[in-house]
Amino acid sequence: MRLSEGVEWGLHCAVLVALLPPDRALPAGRLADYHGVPPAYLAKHLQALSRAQILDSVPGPRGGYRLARPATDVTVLDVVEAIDGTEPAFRCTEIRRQGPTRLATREYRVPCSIHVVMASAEDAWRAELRRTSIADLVGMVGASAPPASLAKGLDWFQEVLP
Amino acid sequence: MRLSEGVEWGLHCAVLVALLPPDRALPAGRLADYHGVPPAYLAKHLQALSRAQILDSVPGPRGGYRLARPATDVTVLDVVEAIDGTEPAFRCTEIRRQGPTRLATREYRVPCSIHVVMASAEDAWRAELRRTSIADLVGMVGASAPPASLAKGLDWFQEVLP
DNA sequence: ATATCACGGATATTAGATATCCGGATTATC
DNA sequence: GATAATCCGGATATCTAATATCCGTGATAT
Ligand code: FES
Ligand code: FES
Repeated sequence: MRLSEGVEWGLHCAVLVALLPPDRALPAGRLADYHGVPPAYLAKHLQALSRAQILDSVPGPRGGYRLARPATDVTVLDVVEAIDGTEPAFRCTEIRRQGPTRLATREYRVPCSIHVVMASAEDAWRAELRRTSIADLVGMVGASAPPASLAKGLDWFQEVLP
Repeated sequence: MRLSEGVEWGLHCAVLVALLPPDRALPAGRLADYHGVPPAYLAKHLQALSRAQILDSVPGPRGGYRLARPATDVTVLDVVEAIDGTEPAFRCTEIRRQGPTRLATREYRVPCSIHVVMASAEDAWRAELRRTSIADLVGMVGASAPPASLAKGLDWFQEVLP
């Protein structure tokens, strides 16, 4: 069971754009530079975040991406689902209805308890991801990077923002 | 993010062998018949369950698979991890160390908070799966199949057990 | 007018999941 | 002891999803 590699990228990008000066945007190319990932592929994930209304996209010079909402209103789950999708990890194929002991369809109103357990585990996973917002991540001591790196990051904004 | 299809198979097989008469075993071929899945591929998953000491394998005539431990001691998580592996779904590539603001390695003693959040969500998922045992699944009303199907299942044992 | 940027479709590449087959080892039964 | 049933693991084939790139189009600040 693996999440898309883009989830790590998307979360780090969300934290970075949350630190932007007000009303500025960061182009996809700069975000790729900053994180050392393939620009064309990162662009795809950023478009997904834009479609999910997590990021705002601004075309043209001085354009790029910025947060579409206050960082307090964007949860980690929002970002994960925007990139990885909302399909459940456990795929129930109703295997219980196969084979020699199969019954009529109406007998299967009660959901399979295996299915129920797997679904509740995924609910717990999602609940945990919903507990943390991008703002929380930015506010954490050390956040996604040591304080010294954050300082460097702010310097870097001066360099790359036209 | 998807779990192997074999997880559903493995859990249903575990429930079925938990219902076997004492000291009997069910061959892989019968388990495949019962669930309507490809025999050769199910066999692979059963071997994984055997390696994980969740099932006992008995070679020869009247052989097959049975639970290696009391059903109360086998959790859903045990089965899931035996089949799907224990690799975390979220793969942190330490992306924070890339790019223009990279610092010396010693600066990264504090773990990335994004990584921490993702890991705790997976812990919550595992904790939920650990709460339910195969015995619990068997004992649930309806279990993985309606009661009428369980009755048919017991009849079916008479047919297929030599 | 021009340069910068997002967007989405088409496409290539790679890795992993799914699936099958077979030869060798084990053991109950006759 | 011969036979048949069964598990085991390796080799291999196939299919699907993830990863990755490219390019034409449209928007917009300067
Ligand atoms: S039938 Fe799908 S999990 Fe039981
Ligand atoms: S560096 Fe991997 S999640 Fe932050």
